[in-house]
Amino acid sequence: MGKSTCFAAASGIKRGPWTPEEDRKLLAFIQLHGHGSWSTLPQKAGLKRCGKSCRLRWRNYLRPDIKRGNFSLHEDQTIIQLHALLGNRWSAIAAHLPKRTDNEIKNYWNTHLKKRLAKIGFDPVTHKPKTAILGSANGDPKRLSNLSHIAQWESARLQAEARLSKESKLHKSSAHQLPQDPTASLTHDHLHHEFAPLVPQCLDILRASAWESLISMSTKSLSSAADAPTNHINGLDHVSFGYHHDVHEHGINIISNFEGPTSDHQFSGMMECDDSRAMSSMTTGSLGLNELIGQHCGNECSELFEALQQYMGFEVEVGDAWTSSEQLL
DNA sequence: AAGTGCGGCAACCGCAAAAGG
DNA sequence: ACCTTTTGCGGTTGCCGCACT
Repeated sequence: MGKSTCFAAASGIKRGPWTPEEDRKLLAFIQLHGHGSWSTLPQKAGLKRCGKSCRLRWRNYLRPDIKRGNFSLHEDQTIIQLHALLGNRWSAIAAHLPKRTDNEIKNYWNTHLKKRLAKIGFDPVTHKPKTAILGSANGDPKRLSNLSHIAQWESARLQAEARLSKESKLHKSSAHQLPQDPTASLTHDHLHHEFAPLVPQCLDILRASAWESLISMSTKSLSSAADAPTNHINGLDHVSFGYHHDVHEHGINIISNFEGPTSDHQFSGMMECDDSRAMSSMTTGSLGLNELIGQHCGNECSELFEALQQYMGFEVEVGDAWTSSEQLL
């Protein structure tokens, strides 16, 4: 467009709020003929508006598949999480919130969520705690522990970004080699691409990455505890901790394996999380994960798990030591 | 009751990328 | 390859309604 062909020039072109009559005309025309070329639509539809204005009105207001009204808690969390990952890429964020427009999300962020984050001490741009908080840690173990959680989260976020970028490149290069066989094209990736707005792929990546960091940290804690000569973790001379995660359309399955010197310390866990956020469970062989971590690592790992889960919006039902995480906001 | 300030949101603006000739 | 047109996007503006004085 370069210089605006519609807002700048044009005498006789109406601007400002749309009247119900104009809405009716635009809606009727599009329902009958589709929008076609926006630049010629106003004339055909009998509107004294520019095409750009018509397009905007349709996209942000008249489209039948638009949900209006209050944002749910889950939508709030999704926006915050995606904003941490994507920044002000409103259209990309909107792609993960069915029936919400980028404009609506942008407005909602600027008028509500940004303020809420600021209120609880987070910089809404970086999603990091305000410098005042950082500066005041001063060796306080509790605060330093919180900072460690934050750093861990940031690491997870950066990993997710890198992975997202990598996946995107792979996706582009593989798009050139799509099979010609129409049935063969119905792969998971293809579906992901084809129905992107319905499948919050980057959330999966985000979550997977966070869990990856989480598991990795707990492994380190276990190992460091095991290495410390005066602090054998309840007599464990050897521990190993492995996991496998499987990202799918509805969330992520995590299967973890912890191996101690005896079979008593073996367990496997499975966790499923979906985007309706609530479902989460873990089963173990002989020990609950929370018991295991709590028993051998102290509270620090539990805090890490809890902090991450709060941030990710998961709800946990893993026994007594962990209570259901309240939502961030 | 009138004036003022503020928040929320629809609409505008201008730039960049994509598409078309 | 280049130019023009169209579309998409994100930042910003300005109107409207509500709360407060």
